[in-house]
Amino acid sequence: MFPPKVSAVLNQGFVEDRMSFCTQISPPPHLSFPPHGIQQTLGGLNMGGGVASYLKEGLPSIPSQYGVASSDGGGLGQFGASSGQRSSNSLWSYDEEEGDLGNKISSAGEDDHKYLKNNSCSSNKNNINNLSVGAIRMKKLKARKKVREPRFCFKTLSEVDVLDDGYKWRKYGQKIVKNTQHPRSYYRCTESNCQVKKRVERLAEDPRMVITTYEGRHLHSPSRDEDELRASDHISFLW
DNA sequence: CGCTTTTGACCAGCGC
DNA sequence: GCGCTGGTCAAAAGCG
Repeated sequence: MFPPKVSAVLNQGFVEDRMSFCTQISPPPHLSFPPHGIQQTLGGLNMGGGVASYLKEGLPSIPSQYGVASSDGGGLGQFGASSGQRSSNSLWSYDEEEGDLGNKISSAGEDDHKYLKNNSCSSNKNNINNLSVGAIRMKKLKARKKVREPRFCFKTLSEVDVLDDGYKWRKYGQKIVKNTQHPRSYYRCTESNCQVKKRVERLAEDPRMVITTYEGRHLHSPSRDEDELRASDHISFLW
């Protein structure tokens, strides 16, 4: 059921003093997504330094009228594709301007990752001896910092932190973010070869609101059963 | 036993 | 150049 199809009304606006820019979505009244959510806000939410930096990158590509950028698969378009219903109302993605360069760097980073994984637990240990662990790690870190996958975030009124979007996630980190009493959690898609990540945090001004930021695109279908997905479709907030 | 979560450490980027 | 902050890693612990 997630990602939903875009059929919402977009309202550009500034929301709260810490949000430098925000694109709000008013879901159709007969639909609800996420399951526990009532309100959503799409676009770049300035949640302190982290998301703010993405905003700075993404804003130039946001059309002035709606704050929504066309995207060739980035942003929500990716999710529409993954659910078999690619939306024409793709939301803006942060990183269109990086283009090929970003992709190349990204590929390099992924190769490094595979390289590390393959060598750390296989018989192919000769190669890893050629590079020190520290050097490999440095290379990996450099790569990961340059990568800017398409991202979008939304705000949800929810009591649970992790919204069920149909994909399986593994938590790989948690961080206390400055000026917030709630930690930010980092998740990675458990599907092999899928590099999608998401961050989950609560709004400092309103702890009932959950900010979810997705990064990257799924290369697979949601892990939930098709039947279950179909069953949940009618209660989903479709995009 | 395998998978997931927790958590401290590490590093790069950024602002001053 | 230095300090701060966000993002990630990886070992240990927890859980089913």
